[in-house]
Amino acid sequence: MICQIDTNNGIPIYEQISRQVKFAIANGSLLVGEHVPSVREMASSAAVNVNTVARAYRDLQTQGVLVSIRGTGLAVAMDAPEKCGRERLEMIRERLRYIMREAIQNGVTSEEIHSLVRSEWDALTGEPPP
Amino acid sequence: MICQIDTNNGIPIYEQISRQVKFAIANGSLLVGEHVPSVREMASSAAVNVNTVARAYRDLQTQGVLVSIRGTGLAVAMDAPEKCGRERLEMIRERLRYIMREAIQNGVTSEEIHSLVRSEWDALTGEPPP
DNA sequence: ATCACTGTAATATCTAGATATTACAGTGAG
DNA sequence: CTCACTGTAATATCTAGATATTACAGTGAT
Repeated sequence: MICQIDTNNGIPIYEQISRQVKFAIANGSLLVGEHVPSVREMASSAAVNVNTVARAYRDLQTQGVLVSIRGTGLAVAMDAPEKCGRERLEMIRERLRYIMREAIQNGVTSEEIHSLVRSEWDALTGEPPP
Repeated sequence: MICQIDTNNGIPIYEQISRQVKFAIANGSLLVGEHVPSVREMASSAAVNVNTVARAYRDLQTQGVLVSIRGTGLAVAMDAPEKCGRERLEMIRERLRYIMREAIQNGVTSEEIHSLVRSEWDALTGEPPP
């Protein structure tokens, strides 16, 4: 579990961490009951302050994604995978909608959008989409 | 020329203003030689401080999008529309790529992405895409 | 010349986010 | 018990972004 942090994209670091933990859970990279990296370990590997990680973990506890096991750390909650999976899809959908709204307002056509999606997918996967 | 400002999305206000001016130029809402709203007018209509607008306008001058006409204000530069048009498409492409990269990393399939694009387009335009 | 408008700039103040540092209580292994 | 690890928290400090306020020089119309 290693977090990729981008300090220049305007998204708070604690939120990037929180999001990536959720994605890892939705992913199956983190299983139910499994311990998340300790605040110090995560802070070190992400080149970030301990308090910042603590803030992200505190948020994740509030949201019921992580549960505290006193003295040993934080573990993935029972219903976290389902919750994170839903949230992940919703987030992607929301951002897609945001971009497309902006595109439409600026006269980009349906054809252009689909062409962009196709070409970007192609570039990223190396395989043409069906 | 009215700017829609979202103070909670992490993007600096001066950047939102700068971007929306560029989009308006790419759009044809602002024509070459036309004056952009004065800093005070824009600040008032967007419920934002004068300095913030000034910062955006200063950036736009640096990028060659606006030119200063002393004593009267700022006007759209000759080559601004072409420049802004290219930039707009590039921005949409970049953000689309970013989202899709994240989606791919999380096991979202090509089919799901295209389905999302289709349904969101449909929801936004009220018309099914070709 | 006067007046109302331009952009620009300096100042001080506020906030959120992040950092560095230190400290403390709970836990499990030895 | 001791030690090394957990999370948590308080403190002070730094930064970017934004604000409020004031000021100044250039311009055009009257």
